[in-house]
Amino acid sequence: MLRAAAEIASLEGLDSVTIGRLADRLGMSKAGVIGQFRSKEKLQLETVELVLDDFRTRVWQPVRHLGAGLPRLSAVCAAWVRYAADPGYPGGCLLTQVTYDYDGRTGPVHDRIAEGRSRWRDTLGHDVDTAVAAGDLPAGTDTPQVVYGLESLAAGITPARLFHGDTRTEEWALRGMHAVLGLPLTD
Amino acid sequence: MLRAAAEIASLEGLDSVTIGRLADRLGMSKAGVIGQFRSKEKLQLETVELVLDDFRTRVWQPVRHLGAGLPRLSAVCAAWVRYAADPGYPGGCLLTQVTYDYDGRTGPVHDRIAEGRSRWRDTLGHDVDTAVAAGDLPAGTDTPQVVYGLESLAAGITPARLFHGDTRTEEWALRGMHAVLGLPLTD
DNA sequence: GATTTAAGAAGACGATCGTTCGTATGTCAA
DNA sequence: TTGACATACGAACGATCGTCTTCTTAAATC
Repeated sequence: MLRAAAEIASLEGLDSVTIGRLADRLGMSKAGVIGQFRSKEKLQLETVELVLDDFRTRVWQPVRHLGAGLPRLSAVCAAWVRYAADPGYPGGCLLTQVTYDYDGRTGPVHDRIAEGRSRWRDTLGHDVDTAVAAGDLPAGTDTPQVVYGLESLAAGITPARLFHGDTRTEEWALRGMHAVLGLPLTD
Repeated sequence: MLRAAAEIASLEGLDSVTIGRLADRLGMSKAGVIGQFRSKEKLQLETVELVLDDFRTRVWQPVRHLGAGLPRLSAVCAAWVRYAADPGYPGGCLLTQVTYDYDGRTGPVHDRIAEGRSRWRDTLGHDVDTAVAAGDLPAGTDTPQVVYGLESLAAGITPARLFHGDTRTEEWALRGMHAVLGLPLTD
């Protein structure tokens, strides 16, 4: 059910996830749909929750066991761009979608996305700091700037793929991330 | 009139630019609004046209007289991030907004944005190639990858500012661009 | 087996959507 | 002065929006 909502949202935005459309798609009545969520806003919030869980499962979970610092940071970046390039939603990465869709709005959906982003920034920043302390990243590294670079380069994948059919976005994003991190291009 | 449409769109997305809301905001009737555009899709297309013009005027126009290559490219990046950080719309850069809003859709609006993006990519790529030929950028520079990096780092400004209140986004984006270009951090 | 509980269907509500019609008010050209 | 033309109005249309109430049905609990 939330899966269907996420598919519609990835293609046309979270606003287009309508009670009626969702009911039609699932062969249910509108009352049956809204009965599960109580309101459209709750449906939107649960959809955001789904995609945040999905992101954690596919990007963070596989690498969290690695040691903090550059090893885990590199693995995170690889998993991240792979996820963004093949998110499992028909309309591209839904997390990117809702991020840019709700950045200018107010309300619970905006706030939930902001919170998820902040936590992700902290996670990344922690590994950056650890890598700097370990000498794996340059001493003068500006952590917020690097984190900004990583998230921007990951978010660029979806429009590049959908507007221009780019197939090398994973490589482009990853090389950009290496540059932003101040790492030599070893590969 | 289109200005009002752009303001609503920057805050809540191009879909939320409703004939009725636009009419209310302008103190007009719905028929008066739609009479100028014939359909909502034309209204959306003209809004996209407005923001593309705006982008050209504020980002490209001031630097186009400069010599091709790195000098102009650097100036473009500076104007670009300044525009993204202060676009003149209440809900952040409208070009970024519609880009991520319509990347997963089909239809004339999607196609118009894709065309605008492609032309901008060509413009950037041309200056990158010229800079490489002049020896101002590394010989092995991968032009599409660099262009991808520039556009991603520019697009990251809006969510960073609106979600987290970041005030150093211009600096972050610009430094990231330098890194992606393979330039030393001279400033 | 009787009773409670939850899920979903059916239908209606007021609101708003995009669009079309007919009409009134201009503004220019002939 | 008259006609053509554009602009914007009020009103209405069918459709869809989110939400609510009522009813049926099935599962779970005692």
